[in-house]
Amino acid sequence: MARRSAARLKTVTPPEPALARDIDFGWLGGTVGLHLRLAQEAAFQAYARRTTGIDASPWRFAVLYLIDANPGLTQGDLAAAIRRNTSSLTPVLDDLCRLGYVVRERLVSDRRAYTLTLTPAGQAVMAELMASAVAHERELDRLVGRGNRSDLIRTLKRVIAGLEE
Amino acid sequence: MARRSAARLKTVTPPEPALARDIDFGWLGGTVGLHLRLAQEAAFQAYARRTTGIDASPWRFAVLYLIDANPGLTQGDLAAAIRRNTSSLTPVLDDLCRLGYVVRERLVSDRRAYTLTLTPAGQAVMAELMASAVAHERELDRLVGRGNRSDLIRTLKRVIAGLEE
DNA sequence: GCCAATTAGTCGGGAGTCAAACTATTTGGG
DNA sequence: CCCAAATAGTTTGACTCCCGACTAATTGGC
Repeated sequence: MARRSAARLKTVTPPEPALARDIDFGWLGGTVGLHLRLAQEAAFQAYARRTTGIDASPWRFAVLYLIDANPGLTQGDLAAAIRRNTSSLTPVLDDLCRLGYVVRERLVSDRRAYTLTLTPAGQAVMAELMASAVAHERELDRLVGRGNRSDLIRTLKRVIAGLEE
Repeated sequence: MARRSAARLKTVTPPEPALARDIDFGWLGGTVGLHLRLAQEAAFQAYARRTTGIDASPWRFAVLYLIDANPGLTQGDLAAAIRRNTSSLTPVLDDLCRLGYVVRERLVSDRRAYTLTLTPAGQAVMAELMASAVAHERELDRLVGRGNRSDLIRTLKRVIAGLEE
């Protein structure tokens, strides 16, 4: 934008991307479900914006973080922790291994399973992503309001546990 | 599956899915971001469970609901309202039109745009889904706790607005 | 009328998910 | 011991959802 035809200075239709003309959300506008989703998506995108160029996805950060915090855990345990199918994890771990951030090693006591550990390079990347994650979380804190933070998390935990199946 | 070798009757491995051995979530276990995501996914799946056989996705319900509440709105307006690219909306609307729930009609004042309205069949389906959505929301309410509901929504709105970009 | 801007819709690709089938390994009952 | 069942992980295929780039149609200022 900016410029283009010198004669027509303004009237460029200020970016104004849709702006969601005042729409009636009615009942929907008061639901927990809708706002949960919009907030989660907004948080997701804000995190991605913060980590441009590196790794991006919150799940990948979580994978690195959890391996670091629980060295030697197996893929099945990790998948259960992030509530994903083990087959969803395979390509992620393939990638992290290929990049040299994670090593898979057969468990001596059960050679069907792999233990996962971070390499020094993986720890370095994790630390870098951790900084973004902390900053991101600080921004969320600011928006949530310090006083509401623990209430919010407790409430969300109740929802998660209560809908579990 | 089922069957295959008549001799092996039971022993079908009772579902028993992983059970997530106690893992250390550390810092991650106290973040707003993680719990927002887990809660949203849990809510999504709970809604889908409730609407098996009909339509399922919360977004599709939202589309029907918003068209009903704002008859004549355009696809662009609708996409902006649910914060999606118009190209994400096209296949959904194709489907809803094909099913006879929604009609697209050219706007007389601007024949590039379509106005969207529900057919009687669409209103009937919407009403049916509405019942599920209300029940779903009631369950969320119960888990959130009546007293926390409006606080929670206000908090989520702050997050959504604050991360907007 | 003409043409630049706007809009709807298509196409292609990517990311992410799961279920089912498959391989390799371990376990436990006979 | 042996072999059938269970388990960890991988592969494959289908599906969903998203976006950016593109095409086609239309409008409105000049």
